[in-house]
Amino acid sequence: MLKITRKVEYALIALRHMQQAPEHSVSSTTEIATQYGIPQHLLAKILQQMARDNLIQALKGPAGGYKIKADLDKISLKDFFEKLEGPLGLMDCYFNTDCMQMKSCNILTPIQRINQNMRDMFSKTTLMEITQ
Amino acid sequence: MLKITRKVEYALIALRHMQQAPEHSVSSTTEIATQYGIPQHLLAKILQQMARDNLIQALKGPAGGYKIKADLDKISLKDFFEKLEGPLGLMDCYFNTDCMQMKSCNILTPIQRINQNMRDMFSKTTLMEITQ
DNA sequence: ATTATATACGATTAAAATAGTCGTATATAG
DNA sequence: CTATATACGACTATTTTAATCGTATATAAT
Repeated sequence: MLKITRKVEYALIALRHMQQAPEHSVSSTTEIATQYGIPQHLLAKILQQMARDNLIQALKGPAGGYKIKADLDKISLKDFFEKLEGPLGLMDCYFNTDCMQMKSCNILTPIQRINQNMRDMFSKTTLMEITQ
Repeated sequence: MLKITRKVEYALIALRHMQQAPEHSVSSTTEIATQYGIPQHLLAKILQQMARDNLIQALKGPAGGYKIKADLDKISLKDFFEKLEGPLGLMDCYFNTDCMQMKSCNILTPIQRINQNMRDMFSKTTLMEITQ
């Protein structure tokens, strides 16, 4: 429990790779996948999603690839996680109210407090701190 | 991702239930399971594990059940999570070194830092803060 | 002693979440 | 035109988590 997914992991690896590549150069899916041993098609899907989210910019065609588009200093880990994986919470009831045990649950309030702590923690770290 | 398991959730609910029960009284699995809508056999296994971990004390036989044994003020959420679910880390490589990508991984150091932040956060909260 | 009720625990199955694959379409540099 | 790269939905596999089942053991009450 309390793990990040490989999707997020691969996304971070790719971001850091691009961040450290020469200015204005592009990195292709194949290049990143082979260098870090990531399944190529899986990485492709992740990069496509990041492009849709405007984190990176795609360049099609031969010698194409991706480069960083967003200002990584302005994006928190929390926002990044939520872009890729949806709402961030220790339990579903943080954002989904259809839990049958909602009214009988005796730990709702304390858990929400811990949950807020976690969200705050990931809000304080920027993507740049991971990739630079 | 970054969710706690139902196991931990049920354990917390049960702990809080016992914590708020009258002094010296015991709470049975059935009592807790029915009150909060938790599958009884599943809760039983969880309570048994907590008994083995000396968090609670078991009393067999009719009118038996469990009551709190440990000092909840002295147990951090991190320790509690690790008792129930094993090592706490955002990625397996925090405690398991057999990742094939270990040497090529470019985010190991930054992730370890975030990971430490998370562990620190859960170290600062005690079980008592959840159950009281 | 017997019975009813409760914990103990390993084995198994079910469900859900995550990870990975495949096929096909589209864009574009050379 | 062709080779190479992204785009994207559908599908399958794997892993993790959740839940169930069967049987054994302890003990209070009768």
